[in-house]
Amino acid sequence: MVTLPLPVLRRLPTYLLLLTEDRAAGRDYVSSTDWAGRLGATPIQVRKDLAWTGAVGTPKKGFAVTDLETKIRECLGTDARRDVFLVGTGALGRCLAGHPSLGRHGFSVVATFDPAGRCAAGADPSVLPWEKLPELARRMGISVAILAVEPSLAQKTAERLAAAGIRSLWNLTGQTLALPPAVAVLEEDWGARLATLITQTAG
Amino acid sequence: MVTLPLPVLRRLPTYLLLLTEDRAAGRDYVSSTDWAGRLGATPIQVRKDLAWTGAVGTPKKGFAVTDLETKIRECLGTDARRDVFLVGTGALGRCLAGHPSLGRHGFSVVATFDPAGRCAAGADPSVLPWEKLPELARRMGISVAILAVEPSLAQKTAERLAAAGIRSLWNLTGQTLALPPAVAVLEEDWGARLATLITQTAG
DNA sequence: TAGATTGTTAATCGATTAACAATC
DNA sequence: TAGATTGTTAATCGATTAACAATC
Repeated sequence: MVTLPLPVLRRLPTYLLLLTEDRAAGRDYVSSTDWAGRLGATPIQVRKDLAWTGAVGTPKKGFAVTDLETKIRECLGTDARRDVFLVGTGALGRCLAGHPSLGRHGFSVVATFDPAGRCAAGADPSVLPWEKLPELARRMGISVAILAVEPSLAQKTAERLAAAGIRSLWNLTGQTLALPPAVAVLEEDWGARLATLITQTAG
Repeated sequence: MVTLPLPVLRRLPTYLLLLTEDRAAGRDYVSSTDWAGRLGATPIQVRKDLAWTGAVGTPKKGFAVTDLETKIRECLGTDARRDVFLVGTGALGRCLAGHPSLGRHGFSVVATFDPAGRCAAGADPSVLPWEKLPELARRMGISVAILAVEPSLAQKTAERLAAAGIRSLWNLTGQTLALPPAVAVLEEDWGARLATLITQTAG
C-alpha cells in the first residue's frame, strides 16, 4: 500500500467522526458534496482524500458507509487494536491515556510504568516496575508509548524506550526530544498549540 | 504586518524552545546552521522562517538571541499576556489549563465556568456562575476560551461562547463543532492524534 | 431519460529546496 | 584577507483546486 500524504492522513479521523454521525442517522450512503458542506471544505478535496483510501463510490449515490469505514480504518491502522504503554504517573498522562477517545480509535493502555521509581511502601500496585519494561515490550510486541514523565526525565526516559523497541512516542512532556529517526515522535506543547490558534485569528 | 504561512507559524514555538536553551547556555548569537543540525531540518528553512519574523542576522555570527526572541514572540502574539477563560470543570480541562507551558507562552487562565451548572451546596467557589460569562468576557475583553465540558454540551456551549464574543476556542471535547467562520476553533481528538502518529511509522 | 455524483486529468497555488551573491 | 553565514532570487516539489468526461 502506498503511504498517504500527511495532510490527507490528518483529515481521515474527522471523516471517521462524520461517518459515525451518518451511521447513527441511519444512512447507508454518504456523498462528498454533503460532507464538504458540513466541513466547510470542497467536494473535490473530500473525494480526492477518499480516493487515497481505496474506497470506490457509486455515481449519484455516493460511498457505502460500511465499506468506507473499513477503508478509512485500514489506512489509520485502527482495524487492529493497538496496545500502548503509559510511562509516567502524573495527572495529565492519566487523563489523556484514559480518555475514551483512545479506545474509540482502537488504542488500549495495557500497562503503566514510573521511571521516577517510587517503589517504596504505599506505591500504586497497578504501576509496574520500570526495569520490567523492555522485557514486557518485547514479549507483548508493544511499539507505542505515551511519555508523560516530568520534563527533566524526558530525554533519558525516551532513549531507554527507544532502546526497548518503542517506535512511536507521544511526547507530552513539553520537552523536545532528540531520538534516532527510526522513532516517530509526536511532540505536544500545549502553550504552543494555543498560541498558534490565537495567531490564526489575529492575522 | 503580513500574516505568516501556517507551517511557519507552527515551527516558531519550537524555535522559541531552542532559544531558551541557547540563552541558558549563555550564548548571545545563534545560527541557522546550528539550529538546523539540532532539529534535523535544513539551514535554509530555518533562515526562511526567521526572515518571516522580521529578524535580521549578521553574516558569520548569526542572529542576536534577545532580538530574535522579541521578534518571534511578536509573531506568536505572546509579547502581550493573553487572558483566557476555562469552561468546564473536568480533570482534563484543569490539567491542560493549569499546565505551566501555557504560562510560558503568555497565557493566563483568569476564570473558570461550569455550564453544567452545579451551583448547589458544596460547589467549588472558584468556579463562577455560567450566566456571568458574557458580561465578564465583555468587561475584561476576553476572546479566548478553553472548552472542556462533556461532549453532549459541547455544541450548545460553544454557540453561547461565540455569542459572548469568544473568537478563539480550544476544543478539548472531542466533539466536532459547527460555528461561524469568525470563530477560530482548534479541535483536539486525542485518539485521532495518536492514530496519525502510528501511521507515520507504519507507512 | 435527466440529473447528480464520481473519478481522472490538467492547472494553479503555495511551500520547500537549491543556488549564489552580499557581507561581516 | 578568508571563511562562515546571511538574504535573495530562481527551481522544484507537492498539495489543492478546477474542468470535464464517465456512469448509475
